[in-house]
Amino acid sequence: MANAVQSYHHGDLRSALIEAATARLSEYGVDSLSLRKLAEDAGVSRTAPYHHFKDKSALLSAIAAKGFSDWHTTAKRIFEQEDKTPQARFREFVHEYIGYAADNPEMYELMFGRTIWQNQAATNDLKEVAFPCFQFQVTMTRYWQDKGLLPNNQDALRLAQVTWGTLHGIARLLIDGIYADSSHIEEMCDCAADLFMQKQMDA
Amino acid sequence: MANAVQSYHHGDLRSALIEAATARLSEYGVDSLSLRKLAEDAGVSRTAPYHHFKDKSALLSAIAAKGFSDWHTTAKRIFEQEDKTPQARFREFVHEYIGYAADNPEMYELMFGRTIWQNQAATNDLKEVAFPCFQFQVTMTRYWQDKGLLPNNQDALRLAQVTWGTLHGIARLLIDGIYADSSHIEEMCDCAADLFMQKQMDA
DNA sequence: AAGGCTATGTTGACAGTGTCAAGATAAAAC
DNA sequence: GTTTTATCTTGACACTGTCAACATAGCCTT
Repeated sequence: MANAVQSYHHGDLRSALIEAATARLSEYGVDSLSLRKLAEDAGVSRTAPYHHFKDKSALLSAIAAKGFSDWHTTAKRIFEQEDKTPQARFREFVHEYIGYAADNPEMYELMFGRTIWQNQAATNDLKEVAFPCFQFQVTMTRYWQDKGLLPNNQDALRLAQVTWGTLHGIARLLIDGIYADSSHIEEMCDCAADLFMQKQMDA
Repeated sequence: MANAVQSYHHGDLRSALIEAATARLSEYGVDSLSLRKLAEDAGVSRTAPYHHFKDKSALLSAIAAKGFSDWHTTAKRIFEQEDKTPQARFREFVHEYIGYAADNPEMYELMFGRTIWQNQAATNDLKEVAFPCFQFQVTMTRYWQDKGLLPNNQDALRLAQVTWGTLHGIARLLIDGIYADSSHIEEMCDCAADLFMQKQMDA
């Protein structure tokens, strides 16, 4: 079947590579992703991918972009639940964020790892998807400040960096297995949420 | 000179390797660390390091262990300043933590990165140094809870994980250049410190 | 002091990697 | 129908970690 369809030109190698990479990513991890294996998965030669991606980093960026897009959608869905109180949504957001990271450790590692961000290696395509995702964090933070959930005496950007940093840090400690056990995820999330909202809770 | 001293047996290859690795680490980053280059730096053949380290990961673990040891010392020094208020010490700790990460990004990346922690790759030697360092974070947290600086209604371990997670997350966002600029380090630190101590400040 | 043990060093080899250069093929454009 | 262009191919290079087999030299025991 695969051979029947396959001619000299693959047809949609770009998509095939991303698909193969995503599959390999979640199963074997970002470190064991090799262009050569991916090319083999897609049934092409080792260097064929270079006609679709500048280098390995560009391919990884493309996958990460998909991840950011997906997460942005999820975040918006949680944030825009009109039927729930801001407080409930905030708490849900915290749990969902850590949950996403814990459920997709390799994807999270890729999205927020140094592999694609260091040395200004990030593609423009990636930035165009990731930055709005970051920006949304600020939007939510400002909203929660307005609703009196988060301290109002802090700059929204700064506060967003800190709250997000907290989630990011917990996620990474969990993923890397440092000093945090996955069996305590829920408790850690609640602790973090309580900490942020501490003044506002017992008014 | 180097040749004069050098005989068939190096003398202290283990130390020489760690020294060379530490130097290369801070200059070129953890990703460009290769056993072969380190061996060349030390003036021995490619496989000589294997008589002192089981594999590359073990060498990296040894370097990281030194980093943990150093940081633990610094943390204790800050924490045990009797002449300063607990609040001042807490704030100083936050700034120093982020400062250490920002000043030694590659070392921080190595110490807390997945390279040496994933797949239970961590050496026993590393664990023996790192775990007390983690544990000290809990000790400090409990102290600050007792002094009324941090919320007392939270489990000390959980709270330590969250506060440390915050510092860790901010550090990583900074190091990886994601959504945080190094010019805002001080403001972010203050924002984080304020957030943790918010209820206690305006009593 | 002689001989053997062991720690430490060596070269050779292998499988794997990303990436460039040069040539082959087919589809699209003129 | 011819030429351009996108795509795919093989060949090659430099680099990596790691294993096996062998060499050296310092230490320990007799």
